[in-house]
Amino acid sequence: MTQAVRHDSMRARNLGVVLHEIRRSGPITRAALAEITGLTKTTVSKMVGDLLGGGMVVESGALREGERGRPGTAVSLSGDRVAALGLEIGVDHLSACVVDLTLSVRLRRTQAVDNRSTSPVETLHHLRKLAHRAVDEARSKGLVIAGSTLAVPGPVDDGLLRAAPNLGWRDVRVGDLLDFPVTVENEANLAALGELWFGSGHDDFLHVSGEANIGAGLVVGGALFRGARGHAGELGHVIVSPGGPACHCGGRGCLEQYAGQEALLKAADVLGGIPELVERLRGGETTALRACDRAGQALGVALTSAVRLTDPGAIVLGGIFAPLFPWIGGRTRDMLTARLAGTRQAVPGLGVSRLGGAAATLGAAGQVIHRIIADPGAHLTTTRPGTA
Amino acid sequence: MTQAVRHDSMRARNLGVVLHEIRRSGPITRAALAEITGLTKTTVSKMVGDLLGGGMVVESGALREGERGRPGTAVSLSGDRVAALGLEIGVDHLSACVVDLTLSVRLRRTQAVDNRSTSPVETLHHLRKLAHRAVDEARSKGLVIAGSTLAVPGPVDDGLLRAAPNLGWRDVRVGDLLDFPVTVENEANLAALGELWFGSGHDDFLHVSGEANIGAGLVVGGALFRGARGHAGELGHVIVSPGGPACHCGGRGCLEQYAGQEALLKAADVLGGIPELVERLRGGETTALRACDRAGQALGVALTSAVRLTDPGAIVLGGIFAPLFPWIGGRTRDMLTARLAGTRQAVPGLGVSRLGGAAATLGAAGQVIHRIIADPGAHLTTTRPGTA
DNA sequence: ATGTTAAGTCCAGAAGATGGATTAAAACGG
DNA sequence: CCGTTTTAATCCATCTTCTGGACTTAACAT
Repeated sequence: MTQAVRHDSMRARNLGVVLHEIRRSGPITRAALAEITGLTKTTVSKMVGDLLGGGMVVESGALREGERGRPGTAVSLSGDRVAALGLEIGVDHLSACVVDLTLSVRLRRTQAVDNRSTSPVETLHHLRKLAHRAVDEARSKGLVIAGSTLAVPGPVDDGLLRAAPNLGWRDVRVGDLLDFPVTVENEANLAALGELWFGSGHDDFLHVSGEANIGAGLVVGGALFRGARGHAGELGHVIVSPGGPACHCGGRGCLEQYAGQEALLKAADVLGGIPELVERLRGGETTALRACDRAGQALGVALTSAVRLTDPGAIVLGGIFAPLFPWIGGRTRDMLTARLAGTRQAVPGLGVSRLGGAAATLGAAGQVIHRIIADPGAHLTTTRPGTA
Repeated sequence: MTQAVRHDSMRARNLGVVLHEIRRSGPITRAALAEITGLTKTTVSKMVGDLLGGGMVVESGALREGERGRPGTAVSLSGDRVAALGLEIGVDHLSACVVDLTLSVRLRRTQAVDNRSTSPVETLHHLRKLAHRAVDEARSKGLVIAGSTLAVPGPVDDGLLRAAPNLGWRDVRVGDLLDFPVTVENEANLAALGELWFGSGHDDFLHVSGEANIGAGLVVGGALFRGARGHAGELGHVIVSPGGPACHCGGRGCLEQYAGQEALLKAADVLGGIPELVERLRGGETTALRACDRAGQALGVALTSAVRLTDPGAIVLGGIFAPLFPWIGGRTRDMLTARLAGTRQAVPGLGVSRLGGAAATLGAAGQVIHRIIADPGAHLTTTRPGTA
């Protein structure tokens, strides 16, 4: 429900509005901030003062544009103090990254671990060590880690990883196995948010994160759409052909049976991984090309349904679909264009994510930063209790 | 963007919070309101006073539950003053309804008009007369119409009806043809909202409004999901079978080709309308039964995809699917259950709307009421300018 | 030099929420 | 049956936060 605005929450909210605007509009003077937010110069000045004190923004010198009057001193986000830790448990790797308030990636560590063969306790032991190393290194750069988020390959309910079929995990309360507070979230969702904050700059798009299974994250107006129970975006089990091959989900003809990593490699008759498939595609091998054609068509059908239902502004392909795009994208785009042409609905652009495998980890760190920017007051009071 | 909270908007917002809570928690004392909203008793008292003055709530006598102390005087929404007008242009009818603040339907008028054969100007002339009669009648009951919304059978962009294929209309600025301010909105969306406010009481569901074309409205957390451009919910053109019959949208095998009104009647070999089809189904006619089987299966396939993508809490069938439910629902439910069984995703309940054809008109009026409750301050100042 | 313009700060004041004291109305208990 | 307890609602002084105009500062124009 909409919460009541108390006096202090009004301040917190406005502080967030100001900081958000500083982020959005780059170096900007207090006067311009006042104009944009609708607050008075007085109020903005006081808030900027607090943010300066908390090390969240810096004055970046006079800003003059040949105008007549006194030049304003611009303020912008500071990347020197506040930072966030993003973590990811993948099927065959662990990774961590540290991102500062300006969303600059300050450090990144990846470690190959085959998590299919290890228990949650063991995996999380490795992750803990990785995280500690990252935090120490960030600290040596003068950064303070304000929080962390962990990306996991499966649906999450309130901190509980419900099922990660590719890890063989079920109902693991992942956060409790670490010795620092962490938010746990679905990898597909975080990859979409990674694309939002570190990617092409769209505000409305459907991000397809084809890893071992095909997930999708829908971003509308800069916010993630989660559905009623948080399980939205299961693009992999959208039905492409109702009479198609049986799927482990109980259905038949799910997208995953045509364009999932496993199905694709099998159809292409490739025993290795995606890199080998790409190799063969480059070599023009017919079986491989035909498998990608089929996958591209199936993806087009599934995305057509997705567009009808969710009306995304654009479509961004990530995960395995990024390297395969040259051999898949054409079919997919043709399918979409043909099937959406007859209505007034605009055909969303189809593109590739440039983030590669880092999308989810970046999204995880970005989520922490995003929360701080939305409510800087909380961060100011928790980190500087004696300064009020 | 999140807007800055100025001093006056804080008051407006809290007034909305209080009124919302009065609506949600029925007759409730000021003390309980203070506890729930987190505001102080003083603040709540003052606000309730203003709302009483504006005729939006009434004191409904002492509320005593055998407790020890002084009994509180409960306040609840008043249905005696503020009301809203809901309008609808259908393919073969116009309708209007008046709903008061308590969401009680105070009056309803429907008029059969074949809008396929008339121009927008002509149709809206009829609608205007219908609306005026409704407003007059409401006024004679002491009600004040605070606003109106109009449901139209097609996608709307910012007041512009983009296309209504079943009316043969295109790019009509509907609101300008009436002599009172009106919000224009897609019929499928409003039907979903009608179901939300006047229906079964769910807060998360997908409402399927099968009229001439099949639309769907997704409600999540009590709010309508519109997608990036407001065209989400086109369930009728979700692909059921990629090689199926061609559809006017440019695709093949869209749901509408199996379960749309036209396709269904044709497959059942019925020349009349849905009532005749129901008649034949009751008589056990094989062609009709088989057509419904096929439609039910197709609907199940499309809904499976929709569930995967949007994770609705429940599914509510409205429009033509309500009367046909006994012959369609079983197949649809089987399909959903079978195809969702293998994952942890809960199977959403499948039910029928009890609102019949009135859903969209009710939703239209409800939207106005909902806005007033969210921001009663605006209404109080516009209707009682001298009382501040 | 002097005027003009705009940025940023200062300060009195208004709007609105807060918290404790007070009054009001019921139930309980001897 | 009357005092005690308990809770509701209001009153009032206070506090917080934003507001709006006055003031100071810094650059450019003439």
